[in-house]
Amino acid sequence: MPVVISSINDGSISIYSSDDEIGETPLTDVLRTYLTLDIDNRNLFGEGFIKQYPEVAQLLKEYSGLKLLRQEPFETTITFMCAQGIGMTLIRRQIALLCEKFGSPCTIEFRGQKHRLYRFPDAECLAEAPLPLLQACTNNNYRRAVNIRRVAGAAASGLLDFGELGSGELPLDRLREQLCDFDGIGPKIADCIALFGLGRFDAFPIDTHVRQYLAGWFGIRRASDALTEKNYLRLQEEIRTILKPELAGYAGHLLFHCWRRKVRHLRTA
DNA sequence: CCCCAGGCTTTTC
DNA sequence: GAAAAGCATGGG
Repeated sequence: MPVVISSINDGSISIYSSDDEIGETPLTDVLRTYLTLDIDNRNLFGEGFIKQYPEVAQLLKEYSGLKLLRQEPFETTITFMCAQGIGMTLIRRQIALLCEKFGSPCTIEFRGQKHRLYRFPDAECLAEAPLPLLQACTNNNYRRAVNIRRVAGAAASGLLDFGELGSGELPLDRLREQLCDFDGIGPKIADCIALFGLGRFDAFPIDTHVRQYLAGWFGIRRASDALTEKNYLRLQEEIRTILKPELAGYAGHLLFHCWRRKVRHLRTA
């Protein structure tokens, strides 16, 4: 999949075309893929869902245009490795620092003003990153820096092959197993990589917010229990009886944002 | 000083 | 095997 885009900040997205990267693929096709325009948002929730949870469906109307992106797998992997037991503000700070310290710079002009931006670093660069500098980008978390460097090395050497993982031929559980082989990647982050980076819209990551709406909206009792591996899998089973299994993760993304903003009143999207 | 944040790893049963 | 405890770091 050709990826020529990026730079997502606070809900806005900047798009740059680069002919040598696009090749013969028309830009419209690239955007269609990246923005998942092939997914019809009107088809995410079935009639049964709307009938059974009318109040949730009402809240969701505001989010009917929210798209989940097919993001670049390596970038997705590293960014979600930065997102464990930590708030959104700090997650964004880490990503910004990683880009500034290790990404290649580029300057764009927008409405007469020049902006200095940094691309997300490639695997080779992060694999060779000096540990103290990398740690400074990962919220001073030494372990996270080590884990990220190791994953970057695997991606650079081909030991971790996103082309293979993203081919769509691996069953979801096998895919998760391979990702979880790396320190710093557990079930939740593996599901996030599958969902956001590998286009596996059936993957349904369960984090603290998802647990809250599983309990609050759908009355799932087990969502309040400890999130052991068994319970995690059981909750995934359960949500697949409520959401369309093949689109559970995509639909969950809308539920996630809707819960955070409409119920929790959190400012950060 | 408490609890929380888009969990994971190690220890213990 | 699976559940409980430990872990790391900054913000509110």
